[in-house]
Amino acid sequence: MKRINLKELANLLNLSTSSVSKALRDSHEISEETKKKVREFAVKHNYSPNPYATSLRKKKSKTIAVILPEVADNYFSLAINGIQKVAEARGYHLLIYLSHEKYSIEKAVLEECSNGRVDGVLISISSETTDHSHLQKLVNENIPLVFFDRAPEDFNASKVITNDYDCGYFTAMHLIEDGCTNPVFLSMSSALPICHRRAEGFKAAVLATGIASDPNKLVHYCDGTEEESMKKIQELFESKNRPDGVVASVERLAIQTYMVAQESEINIPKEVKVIAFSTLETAPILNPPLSTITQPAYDTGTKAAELLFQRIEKPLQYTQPECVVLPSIFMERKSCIPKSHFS
Amino acid sequence: MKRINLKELANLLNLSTSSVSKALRDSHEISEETKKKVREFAVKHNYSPNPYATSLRKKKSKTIAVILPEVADNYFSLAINGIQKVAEARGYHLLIYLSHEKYSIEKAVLEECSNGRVDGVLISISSETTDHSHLQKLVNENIPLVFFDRAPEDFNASKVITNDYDCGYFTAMHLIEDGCTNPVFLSMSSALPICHRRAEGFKAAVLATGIASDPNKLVHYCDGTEEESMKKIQELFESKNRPDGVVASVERLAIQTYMVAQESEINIPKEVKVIAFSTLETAPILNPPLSTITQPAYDTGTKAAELLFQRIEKPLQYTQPECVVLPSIFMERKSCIPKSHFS
DNA sequence: ACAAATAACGAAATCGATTTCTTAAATTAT
DNA sequence: ATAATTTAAGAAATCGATTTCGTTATTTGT
Repeated sequence: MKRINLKELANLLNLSTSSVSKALRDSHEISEETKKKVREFAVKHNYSPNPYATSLRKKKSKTIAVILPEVADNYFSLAINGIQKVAEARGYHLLIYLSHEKYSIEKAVLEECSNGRVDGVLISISSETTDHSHLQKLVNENIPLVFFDRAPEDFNASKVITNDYDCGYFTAMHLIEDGCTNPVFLSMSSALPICHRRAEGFKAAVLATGIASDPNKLVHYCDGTEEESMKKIQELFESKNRPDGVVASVERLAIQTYMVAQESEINIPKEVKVIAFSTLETAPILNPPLSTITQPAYDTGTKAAELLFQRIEKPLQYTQPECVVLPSIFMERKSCIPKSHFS
Repeated sequence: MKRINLKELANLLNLSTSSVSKALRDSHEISEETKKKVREFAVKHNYSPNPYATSLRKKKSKTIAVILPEVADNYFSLAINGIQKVAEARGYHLLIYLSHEKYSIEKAVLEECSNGRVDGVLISISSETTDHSHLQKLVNENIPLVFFDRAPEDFNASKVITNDYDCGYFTAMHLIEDGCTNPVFLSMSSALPICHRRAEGFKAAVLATGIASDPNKLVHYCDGTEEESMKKIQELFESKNRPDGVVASVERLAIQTYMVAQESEINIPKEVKVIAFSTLETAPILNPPLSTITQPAYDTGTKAAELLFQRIEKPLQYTQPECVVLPSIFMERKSCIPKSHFS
């Protein structure tokens, strides 16, 4: 069975391609009678227009690109769900690209996005990204671009983020109120704005309470491979002044902290209290249940997609970049209960 | 800054579009000197061909569709990673569609795939899918199709699956050896072949040992919403002959089993032992650590993608459907240790 | 009743590339 | 020195739709 195209359809109907095309798009130039005939015939022959021919002519692809650092993180899975929902409702297609946290890949992918393949781009930048020229290039070519979650600090484009600084501040305060005197923050990258903002909030809180022995040792960077990162946490836990509170800036670091604690038989929360920025579904059934700053992943996805589609479909109406801040929520669980509550 | 196209490039170079096109594709019809000039000029002006014009002409989109039931499940995230790696290496683009476990959506998406938008399709079918006409339609239109993980039983196409029956058998045997006398299997759908095969293996093992009081109560179906499913597990745990062993056929059911047990203060593994088909990263740090049948998600993704690309790029060479079975591996953890091992 | 307007359709241009078919000049062969 | 071949390039067709611009009939207006 071969697919039928417009020309063949027109021949079989003894009409011109233009008339058939117009009939299918319900043009007033075609009589109701003819339209009906054409529509029925098209359905019968299972006709559907070639999307690339249409894209070429209309200069619209009805496709957007979603560029993520990775897809294994629960946060991004949930965000994709949100994006997909909005895209599907509007009849858009989703191209997914993974940067694997590499600037070079991110750059190459963005090049691919500026040749008309997509009508817009949703992106969460890689942890390596500090230079923004590749992003600026896209903006210069007038392709709508919206950041979600991970957005550059100093780039003038729409974004949907969460209240990172405040949450960072909150986590430190909470740990300190629970009795921690030596809390640390595990960051995955000094370059990554979200980690940076969370860390800044954290530091501000610790410094405000005046309990910090060495302000330069409040934030630890676990970049590198998974193994390197595990090792770093291990060393931290074996060091002389072992922290009694840990804030994990991303899901992966929370898991690794638990793994190390389990291996080294360090009790959470008795010896170390833990709070993680994470959307882990299994947080309540971990050992012990993990306190989380839960980011609104799904809503961030839908909101970012909505911003993007506004800019794609009404570019003249929405010219100014918009920054939406969706608050994260704290879910207190046993990994950070105060000492007085131990049973 | 406007994007430049072939025609403009040709005008600026005082050449014809055909010559420029040939030059860029390194045709022998063009002199080395001209080629060099064209290439340099193209780079300088940041030229890259419009993909849809190329697709239209070449009748190749360099794009494949990946159709998944959902993306929140860790298994699918890992599979996407594998698929993406292979696709990227070959210069293919990835369109992602979610069926949300609905047959109607799956069908609509497949319609979209048969109009030339994609060169091939990778699919894991929805739990509702029993009819295969929508799949057959695609095959009839000569679009390569490869199943991964969730494949229909009786459909003649390539697929990459795992040894579900054997693993189902194994889980039952293991629970029984650990002292369970009333193990049950939680299936998410009677229609879903992977669940069915896993359940069949499970049943066969239980029946072989002759411990089953009622062979019809070995498999419980947790379809429906998350709430309904939770309720069903809850009822099961509150029932007169509460199971002392549970096999969760998918990740979600494992999480729900843990949630219910935690709420009802039922001790795992003392009162109920649990084994789950799952690729949960957090399995080792759950309370208690969860024994899993871990499917080779990433490898399934890469293998399925490779099969698909073979069929896309060498359709004459690969005509017969191929079925690849990648074994899952059992990771024993505390959720199913025998009674004698309790400390 | 005759000009103006409308209805219904077709021819041809267009989107941006690729590819086949020509053509003119340069080179080789005899 | 003339025919045959090769080289390097351009003209035009093509992919499959959409859209602009014409072109007939037919209807409406006065």
